[in-house]
Amino acid sequence: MDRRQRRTRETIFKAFIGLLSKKHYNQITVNEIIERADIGRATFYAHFETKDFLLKEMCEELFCHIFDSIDEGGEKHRHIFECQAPSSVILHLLQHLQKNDNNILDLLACENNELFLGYFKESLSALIYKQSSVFEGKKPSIVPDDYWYNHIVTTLVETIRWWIGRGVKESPQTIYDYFLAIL
Amino acid sequence: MDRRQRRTRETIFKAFIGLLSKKHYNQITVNEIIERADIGRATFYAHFETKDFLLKEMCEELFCHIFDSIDEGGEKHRHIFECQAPSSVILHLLQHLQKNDNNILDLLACENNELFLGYFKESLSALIYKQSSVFEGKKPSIVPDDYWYNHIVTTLVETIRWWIGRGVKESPQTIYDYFLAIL
DNA sequence: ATATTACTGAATACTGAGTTCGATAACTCG
DNA sequence: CGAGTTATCGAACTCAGTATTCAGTAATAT
Repeated sequence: MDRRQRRTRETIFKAFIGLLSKKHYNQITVNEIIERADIGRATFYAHFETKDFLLKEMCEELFCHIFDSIDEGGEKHRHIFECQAPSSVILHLLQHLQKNDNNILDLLACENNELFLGYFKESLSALIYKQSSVFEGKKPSIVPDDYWYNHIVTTLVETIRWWIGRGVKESPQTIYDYFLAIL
Repeated sequence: MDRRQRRTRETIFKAFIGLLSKKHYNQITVNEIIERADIGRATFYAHFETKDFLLKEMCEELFCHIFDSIDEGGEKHRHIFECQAPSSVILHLLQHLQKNDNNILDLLACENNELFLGYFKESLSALIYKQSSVFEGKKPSIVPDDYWYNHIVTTLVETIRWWIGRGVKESPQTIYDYFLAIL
């Protein structure tokens, strides 16, 4: 890909993330984005069909970067497993979040946008599915499987939001312990 | 209040609810609302400053109708307690939801709007607070109070959403049992 | 060195929000 | 019932933001 294209794309993402951490998605205009990114109007639309697509593509890049490669022996970036390989992938995810790669924290922190959260939840869902064996023993016998499954994902998302919402003070291990404790 | 005002207000609410159950809040235009409600443009703005206020006021009416009066011996509508007074207020709420008063179900069902959910959660929060003693014994000792509290509210909201999302097939008692089981 | 491709920026059409106002109909209260 | 008030109507208007177009210019690849 052309270097200019990459640069512009990155610049737009950066400007967008910066704005997202300050105001609600709905209140961000394309004008603000292109002004902050300091690019021409036509350029923006050459990259992204609409503002919604911008968010979508950004989320995909962000989450793909963190979550992907969990599947079968991927080559490229298995980075989530490469580090000191803690027993739990979830714990590892928490450690990544704490480092605030790509300002994901800023995005998750504020009320901001259900859209972003939706993508996040989707990715987490896949992650939990892979880890389902960990929680098998905790499931109360009377509740249906999909209810239980949904509960785990929701609880993880809300746990992370709670953690971030009060400044990421606790260690990933502590948060992971909380998470396991209430399940 | 003038009968005309009441009628118009109701008509707007109905049109709005109808649209909300079909499309996302952000995608609903004032034009659609007034067309569906079959009222003049100026009339809409005579009632509601903006679309956001419409949502806000609608939620207030809806939830006030169900949740309010929990406080000290209110006079007017203590209806949530008047019926056959089940041991749990939450169970009672579930029974009310099942009846689908004012089409609340339609609103909670679809992905729709985090705004509506936000108001719902707020109201539930107050409800849970009043019932906190019920869950006291279940709290794992290591987790902080506010984390635990947040978890109960979130779980209740998500339980209701799960219930509605698959057609409100189970009885309120069953749902309440599920809810208690996973906590 | 040249052909290709991306960026610029200004002009433009379009959509939806919210306002204004005079005319008309519906309501309230004495 | 009648006078005065208030709600509604509908069309025209301003304003802001979206999305497109296009000719000119700069960066890039090979």
